[in-house]
Amino acid sequence: MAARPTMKDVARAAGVSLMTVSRVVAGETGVAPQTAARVEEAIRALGYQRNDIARNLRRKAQDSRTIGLVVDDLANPFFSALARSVEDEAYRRGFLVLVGSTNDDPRRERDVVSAFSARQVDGLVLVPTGGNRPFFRAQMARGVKVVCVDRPATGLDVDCVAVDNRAGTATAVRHLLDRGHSRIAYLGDRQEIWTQRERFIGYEQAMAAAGLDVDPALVRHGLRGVPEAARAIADMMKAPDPPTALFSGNDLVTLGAVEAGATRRLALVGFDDFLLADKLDPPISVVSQDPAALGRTAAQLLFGRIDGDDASARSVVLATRFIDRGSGGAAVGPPLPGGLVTGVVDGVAGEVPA
Amino acid sequence: MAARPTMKDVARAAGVSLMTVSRVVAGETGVAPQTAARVEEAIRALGYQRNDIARNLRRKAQDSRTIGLVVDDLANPFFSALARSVEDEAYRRGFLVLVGSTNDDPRRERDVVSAFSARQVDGLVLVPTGGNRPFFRAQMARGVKVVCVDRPATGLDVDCVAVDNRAGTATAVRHLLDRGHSRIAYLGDRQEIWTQRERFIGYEQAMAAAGLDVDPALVRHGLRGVPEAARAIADMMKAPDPPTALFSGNDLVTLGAVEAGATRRLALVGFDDFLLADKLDPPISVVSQDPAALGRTAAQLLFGRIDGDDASARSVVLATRFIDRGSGGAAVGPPLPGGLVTGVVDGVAGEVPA
DNA sequence: GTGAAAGCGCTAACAC
DNA sequence: GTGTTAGCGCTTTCAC
Repeated sequence: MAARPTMKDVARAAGVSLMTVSRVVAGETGVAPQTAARVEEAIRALGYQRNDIARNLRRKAQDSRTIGLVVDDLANPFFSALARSVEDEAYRRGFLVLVGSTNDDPRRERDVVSAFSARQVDGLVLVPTGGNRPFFRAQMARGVKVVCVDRPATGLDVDCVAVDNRAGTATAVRHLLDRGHSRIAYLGDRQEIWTQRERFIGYEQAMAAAGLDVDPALVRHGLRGVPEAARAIADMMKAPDPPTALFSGNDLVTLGAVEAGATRRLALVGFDDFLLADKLDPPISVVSQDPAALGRTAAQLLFGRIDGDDASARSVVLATRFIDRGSGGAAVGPPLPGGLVTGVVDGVAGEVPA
Repeated sequence: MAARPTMKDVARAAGVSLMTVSRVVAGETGVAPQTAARVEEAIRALGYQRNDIARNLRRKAQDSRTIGLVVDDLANPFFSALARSVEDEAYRRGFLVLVGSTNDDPRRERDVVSAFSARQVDGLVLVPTGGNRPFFRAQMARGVKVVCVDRPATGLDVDCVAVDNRAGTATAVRHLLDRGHSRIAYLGDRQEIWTQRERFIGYEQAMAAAGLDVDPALVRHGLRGVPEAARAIADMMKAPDPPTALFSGNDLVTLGAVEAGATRRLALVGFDDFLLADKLDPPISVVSQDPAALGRTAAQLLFGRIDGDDASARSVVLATRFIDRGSGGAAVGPPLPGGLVTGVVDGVAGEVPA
C-alpha cells in the first residue's frame, strides 16, 4: 500500500538528477556506465516502474498506445474470438486494449466510447449498436481513429470490415429452394442491426429470384437469445400451414431451432458456424464467417490509420463459406465430417471503395 | 485530425480563467449560471472533452479508475463469460477494463501485467499462468490490488475465487464407479495448471477410495486443444486393454473425446459444461461451474480491496454441479432435457481463510 | 555526460 | 464567484 516511487525518489537514492534517471529508464545512450549502474541499482532497490501515463502526457508523439474495443457482448463466442484477434494484433505492436460491451444499447455504447476517448485512446475498433447516432464525429474530430467491424455505423464515413451477408444468405436459401422447399421461414434478431437487415434482404432476393412470395406468417424479427428464438420457432411449427424449411439469421436463433427440436422436422440452414454443429443429429448446415479474420483485419486497418494512413474510408468484404452438413435436406451422399467445405465461397474477399 | 482542445482553449473562447472551466466541467457548484452557460457554449463549439488522464495525474485520490483483466485466452468461452461479468461489475462502478490474454505463457503474462501496472491500474483480476513466479509482489507493493480467479497464483498471498475441483471431480469419478466401471481413464491439460492438478488428485482420491489402483496407461496430461485431445483418446482406445470409461479434465478435452467418437464407445464425464452438451448423442454428463459467477465474485472482491478493505487474503470457493445427462452409463430413466441438475452440489459455496 | 528550467493538461489550495 | 499559484510525474530543450 506504499505510494509508488517516482523518478525523483530514484534520483535522490542514486544521488543523480531526475533527468539522468529519465535517460536510463528510457534506455538512452550518453549516460556513463557507472552512473547508469547506480541508477539501475536504485530502481531495483525501490521497485521503481515508470508511470507511462505521466510519460505520455509530455511526450512529443501524443499517443497513448492504447486502443478501445467495443463489441455487442464479449461473452458471445463470435465477439470473443474477434476480440482475441484484435488483442493479439495490439500486443504485437505494444498497444493495450480497453474493452467494453454495449449490449446493443446505444446509451451504454455512448458511455463506453466517451470514457475511452477521455482516456485518450488512439483508436477504436467498434461493433456499432443498432440505433446508432453519429456522436462519433466529435471523437474523430479529436483525432480518434475508428474502424467498424461486423457492421457499419450509419451516417459515419469510416473504415468497415464485414462479410457479404446478402450473398451468404442467398446461397443458403437457394440451397433450400434447390431441395424443393418453397415454404421457407426466416427468423432473425432485431432489424435495427445491419447484419440482420442485410440477411433478410438476401432471403427476400433469393425467394424473389425463385418466383416465390414471402409469407409474412413465416417471418419473425427481433429474436434476442436462444429461449426467445426457441419459443418463436415452436409457435411457428404449431401454426396452420407451417414452413417446411427454415433460415436462421444468427447462431443464437439456430441454437433456438435446435432447442425447439425443429431440426428433426424441418430443413434448416443458419448464419454463423458454431462449435459441435457437425456433431448434432442432423448436422447443421451453415453460412460460416471467420470472426478472428474480421478482428485481425479491422485491427490492421486501425493501426494503419494510427500510423498516418489518411486515404478515404474503405470497406473490406471478407468471404463467407457455405458448409453443407445435411440439415438442409437430402444431401448428395452422406454428410461429410468436421468443418469441411462442401459448398461454394460467396462474397469474394476484396475491397471496395466506401 | 485537429489537436484535441484543452481547458485553456475553452477558457480563452469563453473569456474566463481555466479554473472556471475546470469547475464547470467537474460540475462543481459556485459558478454563476451565466458564466457556466458561456463555458458550456464554448465547450460545445470546440467539441471539448476533458482529458481524464491528465486529471487523474493531479487528483488527490490517485486512482485511475481502471482495472486490468488477465486471462488465459479471451477467445475461450469460459474466459469470455468470466470477462463479461468482470466488465459488467466495472461498468457499474464507472471503471474501465484493460484486457489481455496470456496463452498460458508466463512471459506474455509478465509483459501484460507490467504494462497494465505502468498504466496505473488500480487492480488486477488475474488467471495466473501455470509456471508462475511471484513478480507480482513488486506490483502489489506499488498498491495494485490483485485477485486471482479460476486458480491461485503459487507463492502469492492474495484473494482467490475458484471452485472445489477435487470434490467436483471425485463426484464425477464416483458416478462412473457406481456404474460398475473400474478401468477409468483420466485425460487433462498441463499439470502446471492448478485446476488440472486438483482434478487429477480428485480422480486419484476417488479411485483410491474405491480400492482401485490407477493404471498409468490410462492417464494423459498436457493435452492442449481439441485435436491433440482427440488423438490421445483415439490412441488410448486402440491400445490393448483399453478403458471402459473416461474422465476429461476440461471442456476442450471433452470436445476431443466427442470428436474421436469416444462417447459412443465409452462412458464419459467431463469437467466444465458447454453449449449443446445436452443435444449430443449421448448427451454428455458434466461437472459444471459458473464462469460468470467466478468473474463477478472476483470483481466484487477486487473492488472491495480498492475501496480499502485490507483484511487478510481470503479464498472463496464456489459450488460445482454434477449434471447427469446419461453419458456416464446406464442412467436411471431417460436422460433429462436441458441443463437440469440431477445430481448433487459439491463444494458448498462459502468462504475459508486463506 | 549531466543538469536546470519549462511545461504537457489538469486539480488543490488559497487568495481576493 | 473567480482567479492565481503550485505541482502531479514525466519529457523536452538547452545550457554547461
